[in-house]
Amino acid sequence: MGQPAVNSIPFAFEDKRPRPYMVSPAIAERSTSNDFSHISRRRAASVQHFEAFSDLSMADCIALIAGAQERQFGRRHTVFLEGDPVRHVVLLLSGSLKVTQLGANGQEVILRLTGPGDVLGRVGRQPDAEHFSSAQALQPSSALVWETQRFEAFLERLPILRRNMTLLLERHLNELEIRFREVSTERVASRLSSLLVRLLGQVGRRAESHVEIALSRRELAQLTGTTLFTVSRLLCQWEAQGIVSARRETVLVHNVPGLQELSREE
Amino acid sequence: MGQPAVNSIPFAFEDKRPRPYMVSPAIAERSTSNDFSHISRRRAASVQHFEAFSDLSMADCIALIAGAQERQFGRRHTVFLEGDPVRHVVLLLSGSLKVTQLGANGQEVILRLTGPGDVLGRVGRQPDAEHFSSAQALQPSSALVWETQRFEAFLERLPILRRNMTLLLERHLNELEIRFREVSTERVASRLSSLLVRLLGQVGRRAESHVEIALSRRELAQLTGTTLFTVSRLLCQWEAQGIVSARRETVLVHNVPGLQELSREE
DNA sequence: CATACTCTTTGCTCTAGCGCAAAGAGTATG
DNA sequence: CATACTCTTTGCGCTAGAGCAAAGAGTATG
Repeated sequence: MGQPAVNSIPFAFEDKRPRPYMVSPAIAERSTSNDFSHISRRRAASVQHFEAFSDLSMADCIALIAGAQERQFGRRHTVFLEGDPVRHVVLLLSGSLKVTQLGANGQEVILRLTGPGDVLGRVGRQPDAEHFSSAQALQPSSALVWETQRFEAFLERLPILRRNMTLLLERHLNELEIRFREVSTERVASRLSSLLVRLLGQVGRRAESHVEIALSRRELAQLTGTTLFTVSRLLCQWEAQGIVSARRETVLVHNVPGLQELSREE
Repeated sequence: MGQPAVNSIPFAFEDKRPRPYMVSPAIAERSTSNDFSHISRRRAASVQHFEAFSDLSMADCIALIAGAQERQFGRRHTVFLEGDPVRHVVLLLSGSLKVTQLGANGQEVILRLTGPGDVLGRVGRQPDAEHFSSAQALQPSSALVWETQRFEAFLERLPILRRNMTLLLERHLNELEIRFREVSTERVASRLSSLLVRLLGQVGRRAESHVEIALSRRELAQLTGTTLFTVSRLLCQWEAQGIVSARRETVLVHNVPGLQELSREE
């Protein structure tokens, strides 16, 4: 697999050692040297492929990027917490995050996983809004970060950008609708196998004979609305059938048609 | 309660007798007589309060309405079906609809209920898109209907309209996120009572001493991810406690704090 | 007004899967 | 290298709630 498609998540580099959270100086604040302009143009070209930026002119992309800070998030780094005021809009460049919500009883669910090209952060009107969910890095990740206000100025100026955001939002809604239907009507085995199939293209890292999904039992449970025990039991069963291999914080998928078959059963 | 707030849904009129589905002639096609222009202006004024149209000029509202057809949907009328090509954008003026999705095993879930001011219909780019859900009228309802293409032209021309659509979409996503968390982490009693509390303001019709929620046991089950049996049993229990009254296709809520208490328990 | 619906209640059974506990397995940290 | 984690597996018991069936209650239709 060469250049990743727009919607798929490229294989993130593995780096278990948490890195220092270095924040590059805000690009916008710098003086516009020739050198910088060159870098910015290169970055714009790479970012232009993301759905959020599609149909934007190179000039607009460069302006957008110039208004952003690039940030790195180490594994497990918390990007924002439920209840925090919404101050930033985040465009993930590499890696992946989980977006979670905490229940009354302290249980956590994962609302979605985000990969490169995904955007986080409400763009509502009220400036005192709170985040309704938390976001945490699953892998070392990099992102472009705008202050909400500044990003909203771009939205006003670039209707195409707004349209792209709407389309992203629509996709998130459609995905959650499917998961809501599944958790309401299907049993755990079916939900979990469908989930794994979907995750293959989203967070799967391809190896020789299998695809690796780097999520713990607990996280898989939080994605499917069940417990880590039940996930563990199912994965062990499926491992005995040769469909997957259960590793620490990871599932190796060997037999995709087998998984799809499982999700159809009963 | 006088003029409804932008985000709240006014109590829908009750009319059990299904009306004939009369479709008024497309307003846009008519010649612009003085009389008509007056009607259009009045309608625009009433529609301007909806979130979808907020911050739009009267002139823009009138243009929008001129591009729409007004339609009436009788109770149980199917507005569109999952799998149908997306041809229209629908703005509900009065009444309410349920948006449903069918599972593999034939089970149906309700993704959301829509009230006056809500908008239905994907505004994606591909013109051959299919509906991912069905919509059916719960009560006699009226709506403004645009052809997708025509509405998209308005979206291009009126960035504020696009912003409003995005905000609506964001609210739908947030609401579904909450329901997804609930169905994943809470038990039925808690989910059902929270649901009823939320529905009070959405589809509740106020009477002397109670608020009436006109949904069947099955529909309540499809909203909470359970069975009509379990819903029935819970409502009977709560009826014995004087919190609600269980009627045919209706629940009368007498004691709202009591309901809220139920949703907190355990 | 009788018939045929659909919606609801309620009793009974049964099981998917939750929730502990305790042991095993990897992974960091001093 | 030993200690302390965290993550995972697995056994066991238990119950919330699904899934019938059958009767009751409202509502339409001829």
